[in-house]
Parts: sequence; structure tokens; C-alpha cells
Amino acid sequence: MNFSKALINWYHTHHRDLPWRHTTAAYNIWLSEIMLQQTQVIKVLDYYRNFLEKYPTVHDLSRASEDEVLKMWQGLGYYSRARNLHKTAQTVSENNGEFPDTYKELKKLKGIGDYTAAAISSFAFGEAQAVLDGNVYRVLARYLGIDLPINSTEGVKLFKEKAKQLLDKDRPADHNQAIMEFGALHCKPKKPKCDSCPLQIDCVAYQQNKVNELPVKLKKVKVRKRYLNYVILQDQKEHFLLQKRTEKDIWQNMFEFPLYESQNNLNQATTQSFNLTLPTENLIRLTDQPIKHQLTHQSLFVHFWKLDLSESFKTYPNLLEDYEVVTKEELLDYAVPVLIANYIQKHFFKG
DNA sequence: GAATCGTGGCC
DNA sequence: TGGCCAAGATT
Repeated sequence: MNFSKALINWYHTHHRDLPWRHTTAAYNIWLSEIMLQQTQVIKVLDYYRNFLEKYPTVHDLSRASEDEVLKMWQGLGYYSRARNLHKTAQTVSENNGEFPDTYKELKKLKGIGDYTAAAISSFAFGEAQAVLDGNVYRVLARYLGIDLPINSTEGVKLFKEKAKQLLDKDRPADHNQAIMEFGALHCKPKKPKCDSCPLQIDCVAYQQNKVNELPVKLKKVKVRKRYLNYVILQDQKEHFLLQKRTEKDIWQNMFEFPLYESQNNLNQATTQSFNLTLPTENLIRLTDQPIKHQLTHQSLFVHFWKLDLSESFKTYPNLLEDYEVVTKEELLDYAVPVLIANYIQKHFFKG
């Protein structure tokens, strides 16, 4: 039995029942694939359901505001996906709501790269394009015994060739689903189930006892440390200040409290530290130890501070130009990083 | 083309 | 615990 047939046979017996596998609608497939990028299936389920409920069609999504889409995406991470999703929804909506039906045209849309174009074109339109995601890299590296780093230029080129060669061009959708599911459930990163593997006999890594050494991946993660200070500014009317992150940085277009980024952990601060045009007053630090928040390339050490004004924010009109003034309840309507969402919950709603 | 973009679970 | 990993794309 050849590679693809063995995988498809395995898939018929072992695949998970996932909601986006019950449809060939390009909109649904696209939505699920964007969400699944660098994200585990289990985490996507709720978001996928919520999005489809709120935005049944691509037109509904296109008419939403980016702020609302980001709020819906909150917690899923890699927020550029949400911004690109929104942008592509508008592009497609203007095209009568019809997605391009070829790999080549799909790739022109924001947020759709090699993998996603292959996934949509094969799942929704039956085009013979081989997907190449983390699962496929792992399965192919082991099955073929390839030790070229999967994230090197040469490696990517070779794996693309191999994936294309092995694709069952008569059943591209089944083949793609099968190889990814097989990688996710059977040929796992750790403790792969080689003992019951349908590919065991032909698997180079298994035969050479190199399963745990493949795939090879270059690690080049230099993590930088950042020290963030957020001040929870409350006025006499129990209003709070938020601002939108607009720089090309983490959490672009999401909201946060007034921020002062320092060079080290801060023991004391004033309103001047935060560039706030208020009478200089010392702030009270709410956090004893900084909250550590780990991103892929950054370690964040975050302190929260507070200052209760005895006046209204309206006393300081220039503040209103730079910040959103919101009530405690309205804080929950803004898309904020998980770190801040957690602190809001803890500080305002659980004591 | 290397660097960058979140978050949570796992061991 | 800290590094690795998860249906990658963009610049």
C-alpha cells in the first residue's frame, strides 16, 4: 500500500469529528484555517463557533469594525491574523462574497500564505495542492528520513517537492486532511505511536531508529526583556483611561491602560513617568512582584499602578484627546491582551 | 530572508 | 522550570 492510501485508510478510522470538516464552504474553511495557524485545534473550537454565530457570512464579517473583530479574537493570539481576516473579508465581500477558487488567486489575499492557500483550494475546491504545515514536516521528515532543518531555506524547498510528489492528486482533500491528522494524533512530536504505525515498514526514521531526532529545526530564538508599567487611572466618576496601541509592535491596534515602558523594574513612579499631564502625584504600585508574561520573542515583566483622581477627567481636556474614557463595565468591551484582561478580571470583578 | 508576531499546554 | 510545540504569514 502506498503512502497516501495508508494515511487515508488510517484517517477513516481515527479522525476527529471537527466542525469545519462538515462543510466545503470556502468562507467556513477559510475562517477555520486562519484560526488554526500556529494554534491548537482544541482552542479554536469556541472561537470558530462564536465567529460563525456572529458573522454567518463573509458580508457580515466585512461590515463589522476591526475593533469588534479584534475583541472577538481576543485570547487567540497573533492578532495580525484578525486584522488580515477582516481586511480579506472586505475584499471578498466586494467580489460578490465569492472567494477565489484557485491556489494562485487565494494567495493574493491578506493572511493567506502557502499553507492556507493549499488548504482552502483543496478542501473547498478540490484543487490538487499539497499542504505543508508543522504536522506534514514532521511526518515527511521521519518517513523519508530527511534531516535538513525544516525552517531552513533548503529544507523548505525540499519538503515542498516531497509533499507535492507524495500528494494523491485524485483525492487532494482527503490526502491533506489525513496527513495532518496523522501528524497531530499518531506521528506526534513526543511519544509517536510507532508500534501501531501503518507506515512503520517504509519509515526511514523508524528503521534507522532516528524517530526522536526528526524533524530537525534550527532554534534561533533570542528573547528580549521588556518592563511594562500600566497605570489604572480612575477619576471621581469611576471612569478609566484606555489607549490604543498603534505602533508596529506587539498587540497592534489593541487597547491597554496608559503605559510607561521602563528599562528595569520600577519601584516608584509619578504621573510624569507616564507622560500624563496631571498634577504630579505619586502612584501606588498594585503589584508586589512583576507579572511575567511570556511571548515567543519577549519576556514581559509587568507592574500595575493606580491613581484615583479627586476630580473628573473632564477637568483635563487634553487627556480626552489621547485616551478613551470608559466605565468599569465598558472595559470589557475593548480588545485587550490576555495579560490585561486577566488583571481587569482580578482587580475589578473578583476583588 | 531572517526576524517578528500570542498564548497555553506539556513534561 | 523553561524550552518546545501548535492546521504560518508578513516584512
